[in-house]
Amino acid sequence: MTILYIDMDYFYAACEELRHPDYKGKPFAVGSADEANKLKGVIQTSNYAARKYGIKSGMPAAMAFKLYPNLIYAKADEDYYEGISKKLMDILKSYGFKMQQNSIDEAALDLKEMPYEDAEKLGKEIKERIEKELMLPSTVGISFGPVFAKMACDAAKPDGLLAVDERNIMEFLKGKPIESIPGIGPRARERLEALGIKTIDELGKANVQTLKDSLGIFGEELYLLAEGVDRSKVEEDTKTLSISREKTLEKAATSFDELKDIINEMSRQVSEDAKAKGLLFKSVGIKIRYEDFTQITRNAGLSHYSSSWQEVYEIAEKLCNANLSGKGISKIGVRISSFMEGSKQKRL
DNA sequence: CAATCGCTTCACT
DNA sequence: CTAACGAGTGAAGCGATTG
Repeated sequence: MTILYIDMDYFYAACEELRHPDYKGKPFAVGSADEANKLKGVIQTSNYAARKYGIKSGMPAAMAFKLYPNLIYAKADEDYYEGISKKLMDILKSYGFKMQQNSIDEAALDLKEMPYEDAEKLGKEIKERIEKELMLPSTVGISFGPVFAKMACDAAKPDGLLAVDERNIMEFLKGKPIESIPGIGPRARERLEALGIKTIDELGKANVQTLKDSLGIFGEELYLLAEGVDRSKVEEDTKTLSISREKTLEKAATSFDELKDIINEMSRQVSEDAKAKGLLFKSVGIKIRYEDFTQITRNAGLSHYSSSWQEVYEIAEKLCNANLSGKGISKIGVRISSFMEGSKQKRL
């Protein structure tokens, strides 16, 4: 099995550089909050000029501005990136291989038994096409499994191409920190460190049962990866499981009245997204974060599949009203799920 | 007892 | 180097419920 993994370099920031060429080369970051509240949000992506100063994804924007006060900032414009993503995916699909899109800017192609030499040639070709047609940089990883292909891709960033085959996988994994394995975030890392595991080599020497006890089935998967075994597969039709919108409020709310405009808007947005994807939903939920940062989610199933935003709004209202404790609400979210494929509808 | 539901946790960007 | 910080989106995991 030969898997080609492609991931765009600093995607959101690169998209912004397309329409703001003057940002290029200067420290620049895309964040979650709008310009006026930029210090309250987090950094979603930064360009490499900003990374030199230690500014990276997930970092609080306030920290980023401390590191580099003249940082150029823009709020994430998901619709714009989505449009570029669609063109990217069309390019990738055009080769006719089984493909799994993993995020707005990442996908894996199953090249079956293609020899690595040919895969590398194809990878270069794809990179060049993206560069030419979208004017964006990307990185390609090639390996015998999707996880290793992604890791090769990560290691080759930016603007790189790296192939790792069965013969050099152990060498490739050696000494790498555990969080370089996709799916290991702060929590899993903490748990592994509690077992004295910091690197992939150490993971490979660990006791499988201990890993299972700490991380469940994922623990076993990790052990195999550390041994150079990648059992994952490219799955073409990954279905949407939920669509949501959430927003941190300017000032905490204590009554539904203060929430109704934003819930109205989010109800329209999620049902519009569902419509665009040709999905009918059978479940509506809300998320509330109170001022003390505790968070709850509440869900209500419908008796039928729906596409109506009014229905989303009505149920969200009910769920909200049932959860107005005295505490102020600092974030509110709306979500729909339990989808069924309906008729696809285009909207203008 | 498996499928589904509701909710929380986690990993990204 | 790590932790703290703290927005938005979506999937995974898990215990409870139900047919």
